[in-house]
Amino acid sequence: MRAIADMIVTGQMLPGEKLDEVSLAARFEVSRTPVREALRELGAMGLVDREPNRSAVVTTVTETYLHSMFEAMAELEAICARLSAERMTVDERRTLELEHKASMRLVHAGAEEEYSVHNTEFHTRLYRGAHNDHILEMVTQTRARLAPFRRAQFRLPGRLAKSYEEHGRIVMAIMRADGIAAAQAAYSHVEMVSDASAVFATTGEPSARGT
Amino acid sequence: MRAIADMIVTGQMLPGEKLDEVSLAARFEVSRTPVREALRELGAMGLVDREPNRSAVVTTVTETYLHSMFEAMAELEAICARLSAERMTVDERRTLELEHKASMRLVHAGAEEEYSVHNTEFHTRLYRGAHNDHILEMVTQTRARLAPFRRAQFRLPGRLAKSYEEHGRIVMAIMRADGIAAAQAAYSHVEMVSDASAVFATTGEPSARGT
DNA sequence: TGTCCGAAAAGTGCATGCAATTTCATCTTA
DNA sequence: TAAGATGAAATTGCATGCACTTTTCGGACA
Repeated sequence: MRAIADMIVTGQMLPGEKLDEVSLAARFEVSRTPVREALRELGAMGLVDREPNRSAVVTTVTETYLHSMFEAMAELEAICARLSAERMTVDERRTLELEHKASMRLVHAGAEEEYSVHNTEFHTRLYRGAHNDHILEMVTQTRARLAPFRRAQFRLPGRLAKSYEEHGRIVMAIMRADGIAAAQAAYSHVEMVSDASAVFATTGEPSARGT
Repeated sequence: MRAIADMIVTGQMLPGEKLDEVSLAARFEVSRTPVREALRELGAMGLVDREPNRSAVVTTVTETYLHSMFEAMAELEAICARLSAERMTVDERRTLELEHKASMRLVHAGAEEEYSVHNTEFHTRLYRGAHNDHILEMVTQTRARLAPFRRAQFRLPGRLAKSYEEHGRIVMAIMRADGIAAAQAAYSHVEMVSDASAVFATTGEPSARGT
């Protein structure tokens, strides 16, 4: 299950590609049963589309739906940032700031991979800081579905430094418990990522990439 | 699958209750396989909790998690109201207002059931008016998970009129394209529903209700 | 009497087989 | 040549069986 999800999220499977049960079963050397169950789960998560008596296909994200996900992401991150500014404990605030400052090293070194890991942690800290488990779930799931479209964002020249600067704005707002400012900073940060990712979201029509 | 989901959403299955595959299979006169797959799906949707080699159980919603869902609901509805104020077409606005005014009749008649249907439609219109499919999905799913806790909200005396009045505030803000006001009105509306529902959310410890 | 241990019962995880549906290639016909 | 019909191959949906894990219940022992 995790393995199939990863194949989709990491982009090894392209949108529109068929996921037939026997091939997957052979691939992972299990029977069809666990594969079927995994596909059901992925269907419920929105990663694959399923229709009765039809093979599951990797969900084709239309341009407009992709846009709606990025917009939703921006709204959710804004909420998390606002609530974090209002609710984070002293410990959470301190850690957020420390980790942020520590990441400056990665920016100077141009360590894209490592910064990407740090970036994920940074955002996760924001989600947790909101102290709302349901929002945490929604934002996590949305993030997972956006992952394939955001993969190479830090390859764009100057993106690392820009990201760091935007994170800084969010951190500052949270430190002074300014929810409004934190929300605004987070919203525009995601907008930037959205724009940066749009460059890579030129996957064309899914049918053209089919098996 | 739908049948099992309904049993949970309509409250025939209480939180913490075990859903063992053989019983369910016998109940619906199918084999374990489709039951298993349905349970996986419900698990992904958050309606049941699953652990390896353990029976699925109806998700126990803790007090704090329930609160987090209502808070998330308020945030989501606020977003939808704001976006609706900004984006609804003339037609959508007109329909929203007309349907709202038509529902006054139900309030005066004290038609709880009918008003409940109207209420669902009203909110759905708001979700659609935001013109964002992903937010629509999230809010729909959250609403489904809250359904068991909101069932009897209109039984509280005076709740119908209050709901109508709050809807009116949202409609007015949307008609003048005032996103901020619409968001505020929607947020406090859901807060009211949350309070009203809290009365019914006294389901006690789940283990006490087990099979 | 209470606790610990072990065996039986119950339940889940997965493999396999068969029926039903879809898909695809080939042949027919206008 | 193109469109439609037809049958075989491929694929999904579901049932069943077996291995392994968890749970339960009875008895031994302190």
